[in-house]
Amino acid sequence: MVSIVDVAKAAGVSNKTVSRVVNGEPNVKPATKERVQGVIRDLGYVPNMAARLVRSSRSLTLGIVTDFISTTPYSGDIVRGIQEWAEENGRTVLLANTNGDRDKEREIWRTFQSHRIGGALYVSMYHREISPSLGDVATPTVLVNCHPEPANGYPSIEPNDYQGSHDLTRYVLERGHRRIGYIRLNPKLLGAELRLSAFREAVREAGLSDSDVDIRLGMEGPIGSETNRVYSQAQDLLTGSNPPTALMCGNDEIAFQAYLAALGAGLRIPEDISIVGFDDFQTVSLALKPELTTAALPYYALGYRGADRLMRVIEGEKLREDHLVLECPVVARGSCK
Amino acid sequence: MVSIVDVAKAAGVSNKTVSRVVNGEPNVKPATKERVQGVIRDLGYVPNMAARLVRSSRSLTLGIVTDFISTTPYSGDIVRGIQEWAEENGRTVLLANTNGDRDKEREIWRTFQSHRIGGALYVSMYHREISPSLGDVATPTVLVNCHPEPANGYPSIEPNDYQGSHDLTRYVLERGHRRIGYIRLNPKLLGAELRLSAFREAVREAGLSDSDVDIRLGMEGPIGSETNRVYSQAQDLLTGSNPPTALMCGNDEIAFQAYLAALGAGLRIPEDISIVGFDDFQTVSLALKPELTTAALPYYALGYRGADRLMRVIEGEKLREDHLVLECPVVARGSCK
DNA sequence: GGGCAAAATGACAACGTTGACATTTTTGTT
DNA sequence: AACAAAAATGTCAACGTTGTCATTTTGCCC
Repeated sequence: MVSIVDVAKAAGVSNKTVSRVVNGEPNVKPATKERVQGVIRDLGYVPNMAARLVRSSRSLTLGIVTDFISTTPYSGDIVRGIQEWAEENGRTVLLANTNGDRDKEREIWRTFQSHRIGGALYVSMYHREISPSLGDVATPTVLVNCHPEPANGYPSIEPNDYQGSHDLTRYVLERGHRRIGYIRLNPKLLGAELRLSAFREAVREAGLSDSDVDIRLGMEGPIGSETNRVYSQAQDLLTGSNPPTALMCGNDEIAFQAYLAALGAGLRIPEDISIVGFDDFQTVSLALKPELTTAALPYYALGYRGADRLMRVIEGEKLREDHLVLECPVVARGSCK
Repeated sequence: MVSIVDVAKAAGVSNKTVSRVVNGEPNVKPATKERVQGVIRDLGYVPNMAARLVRSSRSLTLGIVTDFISTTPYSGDIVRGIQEWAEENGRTVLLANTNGDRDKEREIWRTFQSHRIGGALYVSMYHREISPSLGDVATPTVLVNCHPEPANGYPSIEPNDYQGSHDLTRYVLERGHRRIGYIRLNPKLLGAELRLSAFREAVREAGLSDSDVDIRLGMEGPIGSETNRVYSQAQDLLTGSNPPTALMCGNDEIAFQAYLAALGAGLRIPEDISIVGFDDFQTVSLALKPELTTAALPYYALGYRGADRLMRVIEGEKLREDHLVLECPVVARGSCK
């Protein structure tokens, strides 16, 4: 492969002069610069990032550690946000997946360390509190879609599930609904609990009594292999003697099954029953007819801004706040009357 | 950071001896080996892959180029297959996304070249014929979920849409259906055309006449911003004077909307109408009630076996065949009577 | 005990860059 | 024309590994 030495010889200058041209350093005579650039083009020289790293210890590579990809494959959006930031900022991305395995994770951190990456984003596929297994690896790290256990000081960026659910509940209440069903996500999910808490708080603030709300558990068991009772709970809710006029779902996939239950029971959405979701998983929310009213998890922004935060950490900047929380805006579509 | 020189000094041996221990080379006295390993542990030494690459020109890094992630985010599964192979084979993965932009793609290949990666997988998010923009980059490359234009000699691995659709159609026919609707994917998709061709061939083989099949166009326009007519076409098909008894859909997302149309029309699945999809996008196929009968695209296997093929190409092995095609098995669930 | 071969270990330079500093050339001012 | 400063370019060693070959040590056989 063509090296800087080859270019220097062909251009009649020193290696250092070629390096200056490649790196855009100042004080290179324009004629020399053009001659060197011509040779680079002719010989097809591409700098060796490994050699550069060995000499300067400056890495332009970031690592992404993902835990596992759940059945709602949002990792695409978080990872895409990171990638787009990386591309805009001249960074390359190493990707590794732990599949939730601690030993694998430790191995991944070691591999990243052996690549001397500049920093890493630890991306959780669902909102939770974690403790990454960096061991004594000192890679600058930002947690995405999760936050650290109290003993750990990693900066993080996560969604505001509580605010989103609270706003969405108020949206439903403001439309006049007074009998509301709620099908909850697996309680093991932090986001699930936040969303439910916000729902409870909002209906309490609106003066609804316990008999006005009907909360059902839709998913339970170990994450990744949950028991799904959504469909049957939705059927039960909708065909009761005093059914709700609005059904709030822990996420869009739950809403999806609620739709099937409603339609199967001959109900019209939103005439007979309003249904709302959470997360704005567009594969579902836009495919449903009518389109789903929901609160949007800012996945892309979590990735993009998480990467930006990592850059600041790598550069030694003191972050204004360690834990950033991004809002989940209500997206009003046709499913809520 | 701790280097091999530090370890050598602390262990009282030469750099080369430490290198022998780290790399598991033979002819190292057991006592020496243990002493060196102890020092490595104590000092927390992690080899520098960059230095290793500079000296030996042997890379353990693979690149993944993805074009863009469509609204059915299967990239997770293809990429996961690649990642799992990489992890099992001690490889690290660089990931870059072109978003379908030729200039971005050229830049990605250059970046990969600057990292001196061993090889790359070019992953298309939908089945198609392509010509990657490697320029004169000579990186060993395998195409995944696509095949090369005739002028290009890249090995590839892709799904057998025709076989899957043919088998699925026969499955439907074998269940006695004789009036069959078909809602097709965007004709711009190679997979869409293959699936439709197979459907036509299978119904012709079964002796059905043109009046027995009703083919509708569900999606059209530029990929990524298609016009979606699935729901209305499904409604039209299902509420006609002589509706089909089975509805075949170009993919699972089309099946999803077909379900909504059927349920909205008061039809029971599969009693009143059988519905089948294609690709086994489990976010949809398992969430539908009853669960969807479909043909499964082998995304994970495309990734995993694509990576394995790349390894053989990198190692200079002559592949038995340049273009591998993986079957799409029928997955019989409850939606087809 | 000596000699020879195998095992174990070390020396050295090389890979491709770049930081630090030196040297040469050019330009401007007196 | 001379001198000083700025611009341009070059020299050299260093980063952290490993391939190649040399040297030393050990073990076995006669």
